[in-house]
Amino acid sequence: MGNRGKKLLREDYADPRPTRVARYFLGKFVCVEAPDGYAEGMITETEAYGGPQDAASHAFGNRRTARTEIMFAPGGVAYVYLCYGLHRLFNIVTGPEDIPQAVLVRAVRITAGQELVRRRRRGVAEKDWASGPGRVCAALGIGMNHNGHDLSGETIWIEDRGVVPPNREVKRTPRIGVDYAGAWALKPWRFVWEEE
DNA sequence: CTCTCGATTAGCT
DNA sequence: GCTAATCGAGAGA
Repeated sequence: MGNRGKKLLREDYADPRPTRVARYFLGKFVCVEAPDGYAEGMITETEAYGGPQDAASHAFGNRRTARTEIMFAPGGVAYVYLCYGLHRLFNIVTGPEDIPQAVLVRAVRITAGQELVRRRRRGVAEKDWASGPGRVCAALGIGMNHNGHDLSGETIWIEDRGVVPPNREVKRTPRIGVDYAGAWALKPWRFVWEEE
């Protein structure tokens, strides 16, 4: 399944500018081969988290702990963590080694594996299947087992199929749920593709 | 060890 | 609009 486009490789994750990569991932496809089947979705919303100065980032001030360590890896691996004790959130680690940087995938549109996702998201309207960072993981079957996983492997990967959202359809807003970050919470580091 | 709180969601008022 | 759910990371003693 999948592989209908170009699988992103290490160099595609290397951009050291957080907002540039966050914008870049809009229109890319997250593909997941899970024990219960294959599903994929096109990314429609992202947030940038980057650099030791970013007070909203888990790695603020170069804080290296068991959880944040993966953010210091070279771009191209998954950072998955448990939020509010309930929800898993999927990030794409980006940039060079030792500079903690990641892009949070906040929403995708399911483009394959609809029957599987319908089962995983039983009772949920299709438009809400993956509209939110916790929902993305629920729909695509992303779990803590994917944390630290190489994104150019055969389990979870990202494809470029030539979809590039036009600038006029991409909105920038402050990031969600980071009020604790003071002035950094105001930076327009969230990217939303609103297709017309 | 204890305590606090979170890059959210679903369900209810 | 409000809030319970649910638990581990991180900080401090």
